[in-house]
Amino acid sequence: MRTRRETTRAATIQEIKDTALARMRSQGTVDVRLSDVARDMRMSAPGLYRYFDGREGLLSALIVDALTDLAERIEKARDQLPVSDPGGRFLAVSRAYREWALADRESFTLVFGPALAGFEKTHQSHATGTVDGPDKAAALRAMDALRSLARDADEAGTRRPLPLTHLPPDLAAVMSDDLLHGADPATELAMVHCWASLHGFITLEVNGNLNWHGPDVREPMFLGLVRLLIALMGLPEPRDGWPPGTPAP
Amino acid sequence: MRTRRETTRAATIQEIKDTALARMRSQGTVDVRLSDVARDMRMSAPGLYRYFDGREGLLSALIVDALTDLAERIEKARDQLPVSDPGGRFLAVSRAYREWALADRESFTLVFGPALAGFEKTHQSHATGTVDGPDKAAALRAMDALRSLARDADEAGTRRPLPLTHLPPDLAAVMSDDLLHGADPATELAMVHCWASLHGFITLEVNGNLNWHGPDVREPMFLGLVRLLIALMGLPEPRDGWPPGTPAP
DNA sequence: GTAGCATTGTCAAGAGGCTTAACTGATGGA
DNA sequence: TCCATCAGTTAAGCCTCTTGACAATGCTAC
Repeated sequence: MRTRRETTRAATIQEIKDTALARMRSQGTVDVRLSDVARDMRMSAPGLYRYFDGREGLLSALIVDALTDLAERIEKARDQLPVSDPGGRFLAVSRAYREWALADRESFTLVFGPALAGFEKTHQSHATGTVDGPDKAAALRAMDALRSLARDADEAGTRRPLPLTHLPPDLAAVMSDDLLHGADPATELAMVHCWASLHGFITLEVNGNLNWHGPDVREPMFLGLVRLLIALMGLPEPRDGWPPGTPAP
Repeated sequence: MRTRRETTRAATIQEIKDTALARMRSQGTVDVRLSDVARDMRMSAPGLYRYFDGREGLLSALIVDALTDLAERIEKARDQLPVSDPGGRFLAVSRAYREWALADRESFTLVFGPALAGFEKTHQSHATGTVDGPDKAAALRAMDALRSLARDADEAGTRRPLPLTHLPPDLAAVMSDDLLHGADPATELAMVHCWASLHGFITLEVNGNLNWHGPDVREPMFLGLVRLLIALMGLPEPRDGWPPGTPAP
């Protein structure tokens, strides 16, 4: 049971975060001024120090929130389809990632953008024990999600041999085993391709660099990209058919 | 003939830019303080205003420089191979892009990163007449480069039909003709894929998100990605063979 | 050679941001 | 009811960007 004080405190913390995000959204920049957040809340700037360790603390909290939200959405999207439909899962994860990024561009920039002024975007990574940034944590998580999809499909025997004619013959020799997490080099390469393509498309779109095509064009373009990546990974097509929602013939 | 004053002025301007870039490099952030640049040059901060219109003016100049440098490198790399070798040209352009980004990460971030605080990254675009940022100019330029490669190959008849089974059937209807620049929808889609994949890989690499593989692994990975994209575009393989430098069998 | 102008740079100062310290009023548990 | 804790304020220090006034230097034209 939370005391009344804890409740109001949590509410204030949330209000500060929301105000900061709203300000980022309105000014189109992720570099928000603490004093502006305070002003928007009709509060004095030093008051915020009761809740966050200054500007850096606030930004850090926003990044953690964003990362948690992203992970939750992706896992939720994935788990709505059975393990036996890895293609559908891949599609669902890809769309969840894109939709999160487009709906919350500021959070996307916070997590994946370059380091901000006066804010060292590094943390003690729980997983690896090394000093890492949240963007690296997110990248690791994304790769792990892809790896698990491939592994599930392999175990079920639904993954066709990869049509990778472009694998450098000496790649296996140069990749150290402990970084493959059990995947073979060709699969690992394919997964890096997937991650780079998805992330690249979404980054360009979030930054407005694909704006010469309207949203109703970028949507099928993205789906086309995903379909290609599914083929590249050797996953079966989504059960739902293609385009998504249309039952397969 | 430049007067002595013009010469020293140009030298000072260059020194300021170099100092700013060096500071970005050393502090790992693109958000440089004007006063720090001045301090590094043993100069007072207001003195910089004789050369640039404040912080924003300096950053703007750095972005323009970066954009010019990138375009020059890419064109130079492309023109070292004949038009009749579009695959080789694609590879050369891709490598030039990556090498520029890795060698000058700060400039890459300046051009493609999110908008900086207090710096509205928009300009009157010379080409389109609309208000655009330098990142969009760079994106447009990159797409144009890809388009020209495809067109050259088409004219020479060396481009094989695309293996695009993933083209949404209604995509053509939804794409307005004036945005295709003469390309068919399938080709346009393939080019967006290429651009997204290349840019995504390089963005992840520049931001250190692929660091679990060493540089000697990322290099062949990148080449593998390029090779796949060449196939996707339907371009012939580079004349030099594969891996690059190895004569084709 | 020198007078005069343009250029370069410094110092002083204002505005505004982040942050700490000291202080006041309110809350809520004992 | 008492009082420790919390929430929030003002004041102040330090830093930044930026402008304006002023000094020094260099160039140029007579």
